[in-house]
Amino acid sequence: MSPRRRSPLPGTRSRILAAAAGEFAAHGFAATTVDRIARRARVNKAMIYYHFPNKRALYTAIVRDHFSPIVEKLTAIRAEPAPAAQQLDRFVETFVASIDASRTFLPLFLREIAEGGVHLGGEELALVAEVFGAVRAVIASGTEQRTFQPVHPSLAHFTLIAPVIMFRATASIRRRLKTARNVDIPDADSGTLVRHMQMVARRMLAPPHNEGRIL
Amino acid sequence: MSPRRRSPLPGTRSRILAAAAGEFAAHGFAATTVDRIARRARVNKAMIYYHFPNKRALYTAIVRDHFSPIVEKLTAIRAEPAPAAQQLDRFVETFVASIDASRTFLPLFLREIAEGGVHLGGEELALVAEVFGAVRAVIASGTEQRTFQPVHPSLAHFTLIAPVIMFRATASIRRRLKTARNVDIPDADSGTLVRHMQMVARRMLAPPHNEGRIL
DNA sequence: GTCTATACTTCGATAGAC
DNA sequence: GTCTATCGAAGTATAGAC
Repeated sequence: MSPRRRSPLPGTRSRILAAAAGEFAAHGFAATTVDRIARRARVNKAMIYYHFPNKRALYTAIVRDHFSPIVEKLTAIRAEPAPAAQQLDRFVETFVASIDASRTFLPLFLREIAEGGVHLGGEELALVAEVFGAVRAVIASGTEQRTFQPVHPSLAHFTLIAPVIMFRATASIRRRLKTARNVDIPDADSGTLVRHMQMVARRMLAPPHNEGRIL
Repeated sequence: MSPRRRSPLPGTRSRILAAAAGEFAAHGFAATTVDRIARRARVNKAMIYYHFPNKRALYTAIVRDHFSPIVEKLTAIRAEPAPAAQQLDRFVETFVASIDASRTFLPLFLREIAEGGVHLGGEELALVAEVFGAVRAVIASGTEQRTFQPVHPSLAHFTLIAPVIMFRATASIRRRLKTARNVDIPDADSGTLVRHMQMVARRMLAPPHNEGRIL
């Protein structure tokens, strides 16, 4: 059995996915063109339509690939045998690490929020919901044990994740501000960011008689 | 002097601006079409190019109109004769009120961040910088007087504003989550949101020996 | 699986009458 | 200031050879 001539190039499909993720992250769904994706992947445009039915399907495939593994890591923390406060520390740490591990996750995530999640189907929405549910459960258990004060569950959740998202998302703007207007909004490395958010979480949730003194 | 026939329709230009703001907020710069703006403003497409040189210029005009008044309100707080802690309370209150007062400001703001500020010129960048500078100064003065603990200035800043932005920006996603997946991520009214963020600010900045006990 | 060529559509922008 | 008509570029998607 001789190998077929014109055998598939190694990883054509994955090269398309990688190139498309880069383009969608950089320009958003509407402003990204299939031509640019093809050029960046060094693939013929028709190949993209061979592997994916259309631009939208390619996009949602990328969103799913980006969200699933991170949601899995995040929800797994709930099962760890640790007190609520430590689980939140781990949550913050994992969230920051996930964002910093990928150049495309955060832009895709943020754009999807800006779009009101219009490109998210039922499955993707469920992923988001899982994370919220897990964090909410951790906080609720801490509150029951009186190691946390009662807080608005949604507001507590966004207080934990939003600063990380916005801080990392504005990195390029801050850089332009520094070079173009000589305004310094200092950056922070992962460790500093994680410790800051853990401090905020601890203080936000400390019971009134013992604020910030949680372990 | 008889009035000219074919006198200008009242507020053609402002109707264009309003319609364009709605379209840009809802769809982003790239996905917004001039045809749709014209239809929404009940104006002929050519009129848009009579009043504005091109789509981009129309967009930046809207961004400036949206950002300037809010930046002004925010930076004015610094001049009020109140201790740092109260100035931050006012800052939070004003920021939430500004977001809730306009249906278009937040989407425009968030999209601009997602885009890395590519549509922002020197002037607009300077506006953003002013707000950061004002908040940073308030925090620094509180730290000098030992009513605040030392914190990373950028991280403190984003801890104050990011949760508000993300919480309000995700309202539509949360609504879809509720109806489509029956997952309840409860909303919060302005008062609750303001009080939560003021609480977070107070606790984040309280000195170690007196956490959260600041006035 | 891969490529060329192209059909079909939409969009930004302008010319020119009124 | 307002409208009709249209140009030219760019974009999604497909047909069909190999």
